Amino acid sequence: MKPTVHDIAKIAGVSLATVDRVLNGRPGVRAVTKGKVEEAIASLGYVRDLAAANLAKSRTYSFVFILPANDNSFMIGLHEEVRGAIARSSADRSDIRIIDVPPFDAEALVMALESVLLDKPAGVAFVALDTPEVRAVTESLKQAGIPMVALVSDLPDSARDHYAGIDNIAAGRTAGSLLGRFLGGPFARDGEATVAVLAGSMLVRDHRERLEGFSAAISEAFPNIYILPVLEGRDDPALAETMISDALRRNRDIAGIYSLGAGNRGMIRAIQKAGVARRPIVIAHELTASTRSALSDGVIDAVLNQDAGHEVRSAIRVLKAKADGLPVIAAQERIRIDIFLKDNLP
Amino acid sequence: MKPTVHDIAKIAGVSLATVDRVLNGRPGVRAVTKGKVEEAIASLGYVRDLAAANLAKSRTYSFVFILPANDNSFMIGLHEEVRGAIARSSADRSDIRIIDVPPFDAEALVMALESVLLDKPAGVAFVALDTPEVRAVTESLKQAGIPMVALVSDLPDSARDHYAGIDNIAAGRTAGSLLGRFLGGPFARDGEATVAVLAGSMLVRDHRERLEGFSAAISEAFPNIYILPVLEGRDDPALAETMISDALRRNRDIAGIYSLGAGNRGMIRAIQKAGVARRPIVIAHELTASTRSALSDGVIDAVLNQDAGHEVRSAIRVLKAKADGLPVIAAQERIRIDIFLKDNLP
DNA sequence: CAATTTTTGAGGTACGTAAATCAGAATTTG
DNA sequence: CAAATTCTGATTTACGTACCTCAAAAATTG
Repeated sequence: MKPTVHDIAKIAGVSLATVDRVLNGRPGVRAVTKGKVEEAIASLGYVRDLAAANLAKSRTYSFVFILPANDNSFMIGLHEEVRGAIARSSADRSDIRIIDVPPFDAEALVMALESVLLDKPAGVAFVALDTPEVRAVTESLKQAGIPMVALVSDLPDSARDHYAGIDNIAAGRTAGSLLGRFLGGPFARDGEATVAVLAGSMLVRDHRERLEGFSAAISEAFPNIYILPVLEGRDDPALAETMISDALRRNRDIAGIYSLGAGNRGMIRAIQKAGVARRPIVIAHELTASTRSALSDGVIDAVLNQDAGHEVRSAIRVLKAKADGLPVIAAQERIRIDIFLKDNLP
Repeated sequence: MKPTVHDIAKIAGVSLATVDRVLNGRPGVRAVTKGKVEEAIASLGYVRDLAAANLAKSRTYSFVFILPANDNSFMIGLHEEVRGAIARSSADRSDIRIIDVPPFDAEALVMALESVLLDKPAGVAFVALDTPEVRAVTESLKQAGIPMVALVSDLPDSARDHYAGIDNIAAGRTAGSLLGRFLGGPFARDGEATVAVLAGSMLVRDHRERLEGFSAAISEAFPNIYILPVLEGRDDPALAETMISDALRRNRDIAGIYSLGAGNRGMIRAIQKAGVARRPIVIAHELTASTRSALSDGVIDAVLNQDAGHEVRSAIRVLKAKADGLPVIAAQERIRIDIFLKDNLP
């Protein structure tokens, strides 16, 4: 049988109350006695039964998710996953609340985080924006002992406890590597080719990192591939369509496109309308309804994806572990870059 | 507050004992009364507090993992992951036991499953072998109400409740697609190329399915790629080395290799020793120490991987859910085909 | 050494559910 | 309608931990 507090009391030769005082860090125990109790705990290999403890405390973990009220498929999906978790939350003693903030609005994010500071939840997950003000609030939250997880977009060198999202530099590198190799075929006259990059905004960290990785991988392995100046489509399908259409018209030998943000619907339309003889190799991010069908139809060649559901569930697991002071299983919480070809669509 | 059994009793106008009888399917309740209780449960949206219930029952979930005592890196890793789960098991009220069986020995597997039938655990996970006898035992286990999860290798059309492993046909297709496109570059004179396939054994379902997917993808998209007769290396590095060496010597224009089983260490050595002018494009399975370093060194071009840790944890989650009669989150339990290039190594 | 403070023990209640007992009520049977 | 049977209620204990109170013991102080 698993040892209980009663066993500790017996072995240490003290009363249950004393064991309780030691276990829960309550005052009124001499150092000697404390030592005896701790010795007994160690010798028995006692581990507190969390379920019983939570029951006794009638504890519920209250978590807050701060999400940008963006209207692209990915963010909508992220919202849905959090709502799914909320639906399941009663089963696992958690109580999850969503705070919507305007997208790309650091001030609003800071305000949301400050409001969180007041009702002291057991943990916060938020899609980070990389500004000094946001960093500063995380410090206050850290002071208040509230575990924080950065979701989807990281905030390095801050007080956040964990990042639940993909390695965007690696994602960019992978895209570059795939594009370079895929280009080898139809376009490799003498290995030279021109590729376009469509981003949302260079102000967002994820996009910057993806571009960085992409450029690095291309220049290292495919020196003869030329990358056109980045098109910033603001994650807006209409704008993306115009920009890609223009680019394809101006530069008829574009052999590849890397779309590292949202707004892929527009890009796909532009390619379909362009009607170029040899369609470019296209690599995009996020598996949505439109990228999925474009992949099936052969308009897109590969999709790099981050699984919003995994990110949300991982964030919750990590927050819970942090709230309980337990270690996280690192391998389980690594968010992976899914690579989808039309052959392995789920 | 969450409704409790006391609330149900109050609303339904019955005693706690009756509620308990209804909730736990004990006899001695008239249909009318049962109806009243169920109505109250529905109207309150009551959900049983599993933690409290398990505490009251002082329940522990006992699970059995039946694993082949194979000595390739993947199986060793799988063992380790299960042992890791055992180390963590005290925290989550589970008690996991490993039964080792000789590899590829259906009779031994059947005997192990029969032995499991006796001590009636809360669930069983096993690496399936595809024979009628194994199928038959799963029926007995089903009869006994023991949830079963097929691990790594599936047993379709059997009584197993779940499969915790990758879609091997999709994996094969993906390998074919990648190899075809990667070949485009250096070898695409006129799109013609010869590729070799190294398998463990065509008797194993996973390997058959991978080959099937691979061949299909190649013939559909790359009709000019010729696949040499399959080499069966029995997952043995030494044998694999000889076979690949021989193949490369006999057929100097091998442009690609798909290694869909184990024994990659040998294959890698063979390629390095061959010293062909233009080294073939290589796609292998399972990220191990040797495939990882070969990927870094550029000897292998892509590795398809199944994460043993995820498979084990998923199997446990599913078994627990089945034991509790709870639904599983399908998206969470889909085991993904990881595609690693040297750019996204974890 | 007496007075004070600190430490410890003993005991209880609570969390939400399971499971048991036993008496009493309702129903069915003969 | 009495007897047998089936249902139901009331109450209790237990699971492992948290948290509370009160009294007793031990240590410290003046």
